[in-house]
Amino acid sequence: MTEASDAPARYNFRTTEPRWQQAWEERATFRVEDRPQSGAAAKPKYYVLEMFPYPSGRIHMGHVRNYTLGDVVARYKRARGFSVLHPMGWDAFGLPAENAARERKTHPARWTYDNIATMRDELKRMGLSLDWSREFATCDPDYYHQQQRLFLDFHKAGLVDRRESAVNWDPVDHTVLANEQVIDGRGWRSGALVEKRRLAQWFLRITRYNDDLLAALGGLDRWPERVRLMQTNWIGKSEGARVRFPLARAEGGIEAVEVFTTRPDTLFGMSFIALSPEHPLAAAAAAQDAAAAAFIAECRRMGTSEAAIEAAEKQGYDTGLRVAHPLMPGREFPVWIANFVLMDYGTGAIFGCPAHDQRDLDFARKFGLSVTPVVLPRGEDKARFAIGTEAFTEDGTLINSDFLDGLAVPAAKTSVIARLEELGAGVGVTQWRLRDWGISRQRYWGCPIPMIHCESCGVVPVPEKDLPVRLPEDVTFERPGNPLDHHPSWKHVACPRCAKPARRETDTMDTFVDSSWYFARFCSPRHEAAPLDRAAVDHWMPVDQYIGGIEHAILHLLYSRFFTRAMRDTGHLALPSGEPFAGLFTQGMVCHETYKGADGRWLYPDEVAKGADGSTTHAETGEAVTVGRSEAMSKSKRNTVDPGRIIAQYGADTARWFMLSDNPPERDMEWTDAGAAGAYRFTQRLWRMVQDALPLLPARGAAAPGPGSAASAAMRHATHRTIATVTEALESFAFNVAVARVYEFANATAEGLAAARGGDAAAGWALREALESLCHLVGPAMPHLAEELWAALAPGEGLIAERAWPAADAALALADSITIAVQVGGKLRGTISVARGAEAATVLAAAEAEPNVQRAIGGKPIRKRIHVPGKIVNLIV
RNA sequence: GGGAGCGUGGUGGAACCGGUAGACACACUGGACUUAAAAUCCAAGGGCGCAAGCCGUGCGGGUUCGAGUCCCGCCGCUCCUACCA
Repeated sequence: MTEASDAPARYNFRTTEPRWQQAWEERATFRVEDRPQSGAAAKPKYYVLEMFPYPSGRIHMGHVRNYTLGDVVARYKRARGFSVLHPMGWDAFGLPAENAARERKTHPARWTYDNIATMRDELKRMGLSLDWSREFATCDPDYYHQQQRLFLDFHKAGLVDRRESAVNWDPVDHTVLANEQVIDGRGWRSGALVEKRRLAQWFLRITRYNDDLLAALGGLDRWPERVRLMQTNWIGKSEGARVRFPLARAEGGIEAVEVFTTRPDTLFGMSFIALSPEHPLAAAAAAQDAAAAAFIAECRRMGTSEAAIEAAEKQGYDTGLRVAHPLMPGREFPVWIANFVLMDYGTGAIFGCPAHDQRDLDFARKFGLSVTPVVLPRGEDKARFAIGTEAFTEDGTLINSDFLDGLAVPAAKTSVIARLEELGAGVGVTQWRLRDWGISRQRYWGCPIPMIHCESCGVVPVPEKDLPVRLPEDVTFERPGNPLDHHPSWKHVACPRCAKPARRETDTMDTFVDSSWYFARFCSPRHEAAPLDRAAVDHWMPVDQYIGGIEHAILHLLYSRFFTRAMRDTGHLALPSGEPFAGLFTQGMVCHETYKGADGRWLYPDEVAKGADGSTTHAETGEAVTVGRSEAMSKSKRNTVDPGRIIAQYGADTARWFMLSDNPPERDMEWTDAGAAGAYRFTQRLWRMVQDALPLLPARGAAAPGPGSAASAAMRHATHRTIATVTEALESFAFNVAVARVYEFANATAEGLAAARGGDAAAGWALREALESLCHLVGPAMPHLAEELWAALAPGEGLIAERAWPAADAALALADSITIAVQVGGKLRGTISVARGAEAATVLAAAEAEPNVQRAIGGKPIRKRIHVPGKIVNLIV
């Protein structure tokens, strides 16, 4: 045992963590240049980015997890010799600031920048390897100035459109919502039922990139499969035909109905036409028919209610109108109005072929409409084939279909489209689900759209010299609606073209615009001449590793993919792939148990006391508490844990270590206080181990003493094997596995320490190598502790954050002897230890000699010997 | 309805390309140290069995010398999405 020293017996993170944070800052360790460097500074680039936070007030555990994961990647890649860009900023426009303004009478800017200051402090306490010199907020005039420039460039390139359209109007927030922001008919923020209104709106023409946005998903091999799938579905490409059915008799001036179908091959199996209740022809019919009008009114009433959609009862009304069939002269079919036909997909009308579409079949059976099979399943007899309650939707052979008879479905599609085009009755088309992106928001706290409306000149862009269009500061939030519109003077300007009085656009941009290019701006955040500095953005983009929540799988990521294409096509960057994020990782949520008091109120974890007997009670009142399942931390369920408190109690390294240790990062994790306490004990253990080892270690860089010992060989083997396995785990995002390997290594190091204490000089030498390696291996996860230990082991040798990752010696990483499992008849009967690379005969002999194996063989003859070198022996008797 | 993911000890989870299932951690238990507690250290632990052994990765089959891993058929849970023609 070493003598009791004066050194403090415990690691003090409270003084240590700020000290190293200061050291990194003073040395600008994480600073990188905008433009590529030459000479010694020229390293390969690596851009790590986590989704930037909305400055809501305080950071939460989701942020801690997100930024810990990113920081591990950033620090690891830096150690691997990359020049790492790792910036941070604020997604700072948005409605909550206006709500706060209304509730607390603070200006949105004041509220936002105060929150940013608080959250910046909290993030800095986490010890993240960020280049803070690049920080910006999207509400900075410098940023939205550049965004207005981009908008005008997009406008010039024909990527911006203003048109009247039916919009989703949120009656609570008094704003328009994108389709993506309407969830189950309700506003994504307010939860209010969304109304349809017609308004002039600004659109970004994302649909121009339909094909590329879809096709390029195939090349994103470092994206999660399910995100690509979600985007594929969202873009929603379907190929088919538009077919025109002339009405037997015009109604309200309408002479024909056009439908979109993906199954033009089944046209000969037609039974009816179904119109959306919102279809113009439905309205025309209703004008003549009170019952039709009543049916439409009923659909509209049902339409919005979620329960009705869930019930999904198919309703229809026969208008009495008839259409002719372009391919079947003389035949006529009824025109129905049906509640399940959507006006905003395809043409708002369908043709029904019940035999080969389940929904059409349900409808036909309910209303007694004809069912004619036109596709015969393979191996079926035409005479006997009939449709019961199940439609046949697969490939087969066409029947009852004139010139299509005998063809398979794909060939029939091609053939029928050709015929329709010949007759002028239809045309082959590709239909997309994706719409243009409506970005107009009737809000104050967003980027002003730099346009001016003039009575005589129409819509005029704000000239470059007048940018930025700044938000006025003197606004009030008393009235509902848009404060920019209420402002007494802001919107009144002279027309840039004719100088007559004109009116500013008072809409601001959807905040998703702000986050669609921030990652590119980070490459040259202070560039003033243009939104992006080409030399910088072409060097750093794309983002090599993007990390964030799955909740942005569609909107943010799709909009960003559109923006990089639009920026490329307007000359702002090169980016041949068009893809902003080469690698994407979506982390799971942070969960916690939920607690309910006797009165049914949710309780914070702090309010709950757990007894030694497993009982759960209220910490103050002692009343019984019901423990609910673990769910994602949320304010409403009060199952939140404040990261600030955890960091104050245990330190940032502990919080970071626990975040990584418990489960795979893509899965939801459970935050437990016991787990955090366990991580804290480990930080103390590592520190203590180094303190205990210091007096036993040879000088740094000393040559290995003479012949090794068994203990030193074991120690060195553990060191090099751990370097190899931790490296591998970090490369594959298996951070929990990396943590487990470090724990194993710590256990092995404790044995090395015991040997060194026993006077084994070789073990002492190996122990130094082990501890120095350990500093590197835990560095990405526990950067402060790593620096502290490194400074103790190698005083005056700089920062671990600036040193290269250790290399594993492959020969040492392999063990000299290996344990082989011996099975008899496939059942494990014993293990033997053999030298690595031993001859098969030697191994088999040893296996058969093992006593337990002998007993299992029981003298029976061995029929077959299976030997997998280095793994297993299986003897069949 | 459609799609994706997941089912392994008390808990979170390991397990390369089919080769010793349960690494590592948390919790619990016993012991040491202490006046005591905390901290720390040591030890044991999938289930059944005194033991040899048997059974064990949601359930049922299959392939294989050998299956958590591959194939077929079910069950359960979670998330996403939805009258998309």
